[in-house]
Amino acid sequence: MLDERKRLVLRAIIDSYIETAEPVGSRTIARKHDLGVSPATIRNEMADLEETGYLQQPHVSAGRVPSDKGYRFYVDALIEPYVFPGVELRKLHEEMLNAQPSTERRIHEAARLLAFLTQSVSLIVAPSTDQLVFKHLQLVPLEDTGILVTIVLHPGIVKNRLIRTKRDYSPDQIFELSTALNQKLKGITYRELGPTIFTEVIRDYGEIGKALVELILQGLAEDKGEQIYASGTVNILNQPEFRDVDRAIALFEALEEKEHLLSLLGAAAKSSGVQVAIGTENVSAAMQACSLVTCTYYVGDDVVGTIGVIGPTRMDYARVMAAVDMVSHALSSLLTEEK
Amino acid sequence: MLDERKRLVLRAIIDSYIETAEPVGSRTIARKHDLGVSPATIRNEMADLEETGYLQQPHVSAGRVPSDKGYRFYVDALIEPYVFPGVELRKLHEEMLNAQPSTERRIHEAARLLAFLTQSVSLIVAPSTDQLVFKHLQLVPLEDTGILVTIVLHPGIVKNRLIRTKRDYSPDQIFELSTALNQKLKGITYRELGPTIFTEVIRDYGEIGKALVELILQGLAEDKGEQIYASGTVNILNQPEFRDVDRAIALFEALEEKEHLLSLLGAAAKSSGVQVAIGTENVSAAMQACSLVTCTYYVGDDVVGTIGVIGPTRMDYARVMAAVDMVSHALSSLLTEEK
DNA sequence: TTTAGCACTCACCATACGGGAGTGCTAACA
DNA sequence: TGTTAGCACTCCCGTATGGTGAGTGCTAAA
Repeated sequence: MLDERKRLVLRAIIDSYIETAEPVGSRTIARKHDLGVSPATIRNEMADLEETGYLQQPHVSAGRVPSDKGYRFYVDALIEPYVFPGVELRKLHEEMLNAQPSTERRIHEAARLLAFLTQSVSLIVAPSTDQLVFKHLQLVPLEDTGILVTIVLHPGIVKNRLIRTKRDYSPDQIFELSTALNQKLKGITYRELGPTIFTEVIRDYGEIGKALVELILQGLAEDKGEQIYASGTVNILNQPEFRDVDRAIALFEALEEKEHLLSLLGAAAKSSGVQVAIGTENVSAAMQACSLVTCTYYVGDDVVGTIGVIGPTRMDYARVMAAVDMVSHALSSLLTEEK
Repeated sequence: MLDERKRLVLRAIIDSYIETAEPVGSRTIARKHDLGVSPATIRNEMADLEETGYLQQPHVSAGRVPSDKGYRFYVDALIEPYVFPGVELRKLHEEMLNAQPSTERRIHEAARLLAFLTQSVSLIVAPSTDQLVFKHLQLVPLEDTGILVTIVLHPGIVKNRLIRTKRDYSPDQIFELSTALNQKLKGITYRELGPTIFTEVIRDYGEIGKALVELILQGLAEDKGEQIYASGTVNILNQPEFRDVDRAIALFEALEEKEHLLSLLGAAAKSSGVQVAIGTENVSAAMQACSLVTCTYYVGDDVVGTIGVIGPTRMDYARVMAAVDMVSHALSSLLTEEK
């Protein structure tokens, strides 16, 4: 394990590198942080740290740069908790609440806030429909052959689907079915609604019920998948590591691959608290130079989604972790309060 | 006016510059396009074209580059209609229809297709709620004090709003009001619904009606504004004129200013057909090096929105204009068919 | 174990220089 | 009068060159 002074040196180097994005030399450390030793001593420590894999040297006459292993140690053992000056949980909470009239928009707003706080790219996995609790289902017959299916899910999420039927149903039939379905579904999640529930409905409403229920199920299935949004993608270009346009393009393209991002964030969903994946800990090729900080959010006690931030491995971990933590808490309390 | 040969030279230069993004010299023109004259003659023509403002010279020993005036003449008088190989209106139409289950998503899909066809940034102004015709309004009482307002507008656009009331209304009251409001609103646009319509409702339903109607109106007002989406913004970075990251950032930021974009596209909405605004014809500072190609789209005979493409002034106008035209037609027919 | 001293490395910057693409001008030619 | 060949001139750009400075590793002394 690293002794006290090595830790101090490592932390000083990483702090400095995070701030300046320039390789850090022994002189700089000796000058800025008052360790009470000469540059030569620090050089020796740095050589040791390099040998044990915590630091790297871009070329022989440059300073040192943290390795992924170095960042890992920094995050696990050296980092000091960060407190955002003047930003409170309550404020965030209110900002989301006021800015936007619907739950979905508020989730987007959370992503926007997170991107703003971190000046990085934020990601947010929206609650996947199939683990939320039905609050209401309503079928509305329209004038033509259309039927509007409206579903309200627990934290105030509303989904609509226009479906077309070939057969002509009377408004009364539809309303009756609507009430029956609503009774069946209320209080359970999409995932729980097995075929048994519907066989009951079909038994009671015959062919008509069956045909409609099938259409509804089909409609629901189409957008029950998880959805992921990115916000603040432009911020990438302000990072010195992405001044090279080709690199930036590669990352932008990786961010378009929604499924891939989902699996990245999905990995984090299993653990609780703020998770950090550093550099090559991510499998994705375009993200080897990036780190990902994630945290799950809740409705009540149920995990319903994940938020995260992507930035260069040289990100301000303390700040980003604090931001992710805050926003996930604010979002959770917002969603939980929502009736 | 320009004589025939000057036109040929100008067109050759612009075509070449659009393709290569390099200043065009007299030799290149003489070699590629067989004008039957020597480079020296072309040089004379080029000098004339520069003097009359159609061309510019980055520096004395470079070739010529088109000026905004040159592009304008090119677009108005020289351009040849472009036909996309293997892309048909029908195909686009179907692609939008199949890809997405809701009208709003299909409009997004139109933007995506346009960005893909042009490899540029596409913009789309979604139909503003207040000029669309109400098809249905439904109030649904939820278990708690909430009421779900669902509105279906003519081309299949569905809006929801959860509102909370302090008073307790019985489900019957709400349904009754729902039916009454629906009767009043059906077939008219938001813009047309003056206070008179609601005074009738208020007269018939008293205080309860009044309070609810006010809440509904307020809810509607909040998202009646026009919305604008950009798609394919990453494509900017592939343009040689935006290899410079700072320029790219400036443009990205301009693209975030929704109101500003709206006013830009709004200007086009007054004329019919494909409109082109070249370089400094746009007032916006960050877009002086860009051109904007726009076209309105319809529901039936009513203009409901605008689509457009933003790219460097050195864009392939023929191709972009063709794409904008095609997509706007496909979108119009899609929305018009939608019952 | 720490530190001063020193030779060495190498990215970075400024300068210089030659090649090449392109121009404008002039004079001859149809 | 319009066209063209020839030519001198301009200026960007890529490459080579050398100096500077930041930073290192090693050695020897404290």
